[in-house]
Amino acid sequence: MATAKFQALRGTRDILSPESERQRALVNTFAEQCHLAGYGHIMSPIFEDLGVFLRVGESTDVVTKEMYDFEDKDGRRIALRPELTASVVRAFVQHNPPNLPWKAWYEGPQFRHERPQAGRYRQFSQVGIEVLGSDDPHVDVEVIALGWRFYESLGMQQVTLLLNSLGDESCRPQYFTALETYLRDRAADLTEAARETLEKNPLRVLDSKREQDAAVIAEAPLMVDHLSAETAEHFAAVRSGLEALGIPYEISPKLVRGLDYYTRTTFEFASTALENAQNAVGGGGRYDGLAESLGGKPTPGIGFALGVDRILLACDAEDTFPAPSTVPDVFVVDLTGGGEAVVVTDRLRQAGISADRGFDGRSMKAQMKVANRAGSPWAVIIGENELAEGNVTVRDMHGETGQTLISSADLVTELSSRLGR
RNA sequence: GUGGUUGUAGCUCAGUUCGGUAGAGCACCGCGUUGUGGUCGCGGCGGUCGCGGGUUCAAAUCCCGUCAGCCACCCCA
Repeated sequence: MATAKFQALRGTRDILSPESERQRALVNTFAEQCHLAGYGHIMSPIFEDLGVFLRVGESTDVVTKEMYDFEDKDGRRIALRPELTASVVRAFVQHNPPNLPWKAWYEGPQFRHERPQAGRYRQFSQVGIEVLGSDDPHVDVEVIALGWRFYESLGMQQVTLLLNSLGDESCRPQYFTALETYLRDRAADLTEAARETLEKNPLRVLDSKREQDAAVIAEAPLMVDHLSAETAEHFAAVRSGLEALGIPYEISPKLVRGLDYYTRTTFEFASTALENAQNAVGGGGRYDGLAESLGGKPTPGIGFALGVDRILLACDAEDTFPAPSTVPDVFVVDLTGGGEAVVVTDRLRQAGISADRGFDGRSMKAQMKVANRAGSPWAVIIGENELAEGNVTVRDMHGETGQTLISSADLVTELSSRLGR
């Protein structure tokens, strides 16, 4: 191995063609669906004041352990965004848009200092949407449905929608007390790790995958059994909306999610095609208090984020959504030194016909090999004879048509018709 | 952050047990007569064995460290 002096840092990677084209196609598909549903595109900064993310939750790993934060040259505390909801809500509060609900979609890289493994990177990419200014359960349904339909449009079939309600101020405090009391009573039966979690956020104890904690968790009181009348009604409306759309879901009473700002509706999309532990391909929920905590007016909000890298892994596992073709329409073989191909490829590209060519004055045989490898259906051959007569040879690389000599002036029209355009 | 596992040509891997200065397939390049790819045949390029240090007359093979991938936990997309 030619010893490379540098390599991409741990948890980061170069995404080369055609995988990069595939990722772009995924984002385009998502953008199209958002556009159809009336969402506008938001591009927010990749770094923000650290405080924006501290509001996300003092007890979360994302904030306490995993943040890429630093002091800039002006002495300000800066963080590379570990998620986008906080950024989008910050932008909402800052610009105070007049027409509510305000609906936005986004895509881009995010950063978390975690130990990487398949489907988990330190720089990863998400697409997502946020809706601010309405707590209508129909908004919840629209948001969840948009995610669900997106997976469908990629051809994914092995996705499970997990649904839960985390309640709100009207019922959550009472539930928290009940849960905490229960867990403290049973603390002796919990692992030490779980007891530590209990001190920080009792709710998250429910999320433990440790076998020793399973018995205690199985009997724990559940939020869904403690919802206030109003919250229960909201949750029921969300469910019936999903049923009206024929979107299957599973009530998952122990679905907690990692960010403290969630209230009421929470959900997660899990791929059953992924065998590793990182099977969550998307998640989201309501965050009715977040805008206020970032200095805005009390404004309800809901959104989701879908993991681009994990979705593509799941697509691999389901053998769907392949990378788009990068095959040029035409490959130009120039035997006269290469200068004529400069002119011909330029003409073709201006006419909207994708064209690649051989370089370095290689032999015809070598250029034909490259043309074959490129996979182009048509080759244009320019030899001394053609050049002298103002002609080019068009060769069928796949079919039985063989090759024909045409006037160079007719090349664009000839190829357009052969390509069916 | 914790524990485990792996790291040899562009790619997939053999060689590591019992130390003696590197192999295969694919890919790539060239040739198989005059300007023609895909099949086939022949030839060729390519690795200081992740990196650094140690033990040894001698290390891809043993020891230590480090970097990176993978797996589980943690957490999450």
